[in-house]
Amino acid sequence: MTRILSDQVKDQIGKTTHIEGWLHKKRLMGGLAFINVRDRRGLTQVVVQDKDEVEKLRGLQIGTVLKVTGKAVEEPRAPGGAELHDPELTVLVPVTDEPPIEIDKPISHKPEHLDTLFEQRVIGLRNLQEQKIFKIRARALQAFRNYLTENDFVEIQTPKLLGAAPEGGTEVFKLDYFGQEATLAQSPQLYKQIMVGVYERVFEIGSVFRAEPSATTRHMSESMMLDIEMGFVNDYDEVLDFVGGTTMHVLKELYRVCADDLKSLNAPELKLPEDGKVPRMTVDEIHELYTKATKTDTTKEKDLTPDEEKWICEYSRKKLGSDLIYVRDFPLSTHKFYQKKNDDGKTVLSADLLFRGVEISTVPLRESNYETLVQQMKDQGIDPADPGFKYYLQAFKYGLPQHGGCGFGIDRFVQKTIGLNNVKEATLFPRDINRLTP
RNA sequence: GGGCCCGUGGUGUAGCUGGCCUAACACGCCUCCCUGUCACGGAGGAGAUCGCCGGUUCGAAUCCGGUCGGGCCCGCCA
Repeated sequence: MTRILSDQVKDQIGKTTHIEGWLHKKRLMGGLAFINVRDRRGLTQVVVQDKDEVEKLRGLQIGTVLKVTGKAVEEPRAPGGAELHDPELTVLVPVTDEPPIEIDKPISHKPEHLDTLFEQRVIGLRNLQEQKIFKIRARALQAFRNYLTENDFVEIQTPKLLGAAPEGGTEVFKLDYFGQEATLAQSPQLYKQIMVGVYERVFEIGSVFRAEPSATTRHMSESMMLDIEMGFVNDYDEVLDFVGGTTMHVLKELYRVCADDLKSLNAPELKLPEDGKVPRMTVDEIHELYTKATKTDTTKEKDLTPDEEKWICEYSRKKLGSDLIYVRDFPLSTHKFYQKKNDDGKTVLSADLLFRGVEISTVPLRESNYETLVQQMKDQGIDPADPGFKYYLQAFKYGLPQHGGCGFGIDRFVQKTIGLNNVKEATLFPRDINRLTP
């Protein structure tokens, strides 16, 4: 007799069958007991009448691993319309310690409870609501992979252990590498550009490490990025169109495939532009609108303030019917050496993709001309001969077409898709300035 | 790094203008009762020196200082 899963009980009516899983809940009512057994598909209700069988559970806690052999019975009063009767219970792994938190009802995600949420993550993730979050995350990654692969992108993996950070680098984690200093990659930026010279179109899903001491609801020291890079693009807009189109495709897919889970997690209704094009506004336009609307002058800010990001997203949802909006044409003061400058000499050809209040992606066109790139490095105090850059530059010296792409924050994307308050809630085992375990 | 806030059984809270606190309530746990529960119900019980250190006071969960831990916002953010 092979093991069946919780959602198959209803297909076994009248037959004796067996399930295996974790004791999820017990309700003892004298001569009758109901227990719920959890497996990878969900819960099965088991009705136990035999006192000796009920007695087997004495002293055993939620989490006990059980095998239950019983008769599948159609029962409208049971969740799912079917349940197991006259069971024989076998305790596969007894659990006698009381769980540190209760998992049979939704776990609090209030900010003041997040520490408990993460401290008890090992057990808490068994909660059905928590499971939904990470199933949605898995679906999102699957949807990105499928879409990009269908569009002729090759998935790559680049090293996360890098040499010492060159001058001009930002905060990185340093570690000992057989006696020399190494750093953890805070972006696959240079490698994915190199790989454009090989496959034209590449993407990578992987961890990045940031050592900035940020303590906010949108930062972690380790996060999951989707990096996309595509060669032979005609212009900036082509890159924006592709990344915007990919994001909309994945969102639609998620809202279709995970409709029930998103609903039960109270995810916001999805609003995407009817013409299939993510709306675009310049940084200056947003500063002006925001300053006018809130009487707070931001026209001297180079980037959008966090409050502006929230504000323009609300504006976009209400006025433009879109949960996604591009903020484009950043001032030169934000320029990174590998980004292409606009011909007007005032802005950078880079846009931020905002989603429900936060930046989820930066989408620039790259500088692909070797001489210009070397000059831009020098302008920013970077030595092109540094080992950290010399190999990168080879890709340009030996032919790299005009290209662009994005770094796309998966954690934030999942967070905002579901409507969670903190990016860490969308991460299995978050890492931040105060947390390195579990 | 700056500002503001929080810290009470396993979990979530009340108490916190000092003494009725010998610390209360809900969930969970243990014992007993209960044959259709699904936040089951009922009776009883165990479990906290109130983050830690020091101070003020006749007296501190409560006031003060320090310290540790946590949260939120800002800054930072290839």
